[in-house]
Amino acid sequence: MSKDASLKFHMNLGMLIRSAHNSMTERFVQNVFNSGLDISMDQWMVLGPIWQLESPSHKDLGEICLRDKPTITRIIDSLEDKSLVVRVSDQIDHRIKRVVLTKAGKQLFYDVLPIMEKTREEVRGEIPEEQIEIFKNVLSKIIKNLNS
Amino acid sequence: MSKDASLKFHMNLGMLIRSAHNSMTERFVQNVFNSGLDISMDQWMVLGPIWQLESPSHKDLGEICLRDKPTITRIIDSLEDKSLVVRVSDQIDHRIKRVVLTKAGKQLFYDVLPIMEKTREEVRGEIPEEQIEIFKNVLSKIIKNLNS
DNA sequence: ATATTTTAGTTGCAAATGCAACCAAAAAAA
DNA sequence: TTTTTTTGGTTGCATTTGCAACTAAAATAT
Repeated sequence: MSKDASLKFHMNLGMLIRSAHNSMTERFVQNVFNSGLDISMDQWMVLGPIWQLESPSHKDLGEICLRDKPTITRIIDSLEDKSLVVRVSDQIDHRIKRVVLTKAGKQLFYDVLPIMEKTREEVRGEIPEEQIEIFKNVLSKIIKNLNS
Repeated sequence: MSKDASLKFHMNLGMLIRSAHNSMTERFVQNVFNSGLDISMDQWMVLGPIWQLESPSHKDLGEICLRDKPTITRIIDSLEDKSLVVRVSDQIDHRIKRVVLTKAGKQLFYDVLPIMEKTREEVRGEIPEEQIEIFKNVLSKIIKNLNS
């Protein structure tokens, strides 16, 4: 057996993916910090969809953000602690909690948006658009491959 | 501001990357478990390079696996607990600890190899080779973009 | 109408991670 | 040669996860 034949692909892929992900969040957090704002990557990941969807349920958020229920609960907890969102029970289905941005939450969202934009540019660097497209495409396919 | 214009890319990218990574490790762990073997993704990530490099230092492993020092220390601890590797002080530079596979470690490596192979196939599915190449390429570029 | 199952969200706890402080050995400077 | 700095690795602690168990409400079955 040759010493690096089959070995390389899978190992590297996992390691590369983790490392890229880490670097991205790290950079985002740093950019946020440098702007004097205060929001974690996780919180931001949820804040966006809340803004987009107006008043999503935890479940909606979990599906969009691809995270499990406890994680969503806790992130919402932390956002609520900071008075960025409020939980509102659904009028008809009392199991469902809808999440709504407060004024401060909206403000923070608008403040962070350009930072996200900046981070996005830094992440992309010189990588051509069509490669990014393929990249995202492959990611989606991988996720699909593994959940069926 | 349109409700999904600039927003989508970055958010989704982070979420997709995390999700893909999670699915991959989950599948690997599951396949390993189904084969009656016992090794975590992290341990495997390190075991491979140890096998490849013969007797790498912690530092080597950290660089290859893109993980920090404490993490490597702990993974090696866990491998040592399972008697899969041993730490050997470098003869000349006594700061350096070299990691060497035991017989059991080698055996496990060979046992897990086909499982990794299988997982790799499942991850890739129908994705064409050249897209995978671009994918890995973009990952490397992103990491590079963010560490300079 | 009552009992059972499913769904939405929460909580608790054990394990993993990240950071900073730390130790020991080697290299560089004084 | 002695002191200072750097390097390789470890440890401790606070924070974050991931899982499984749990509660409450709605949907379904009896």
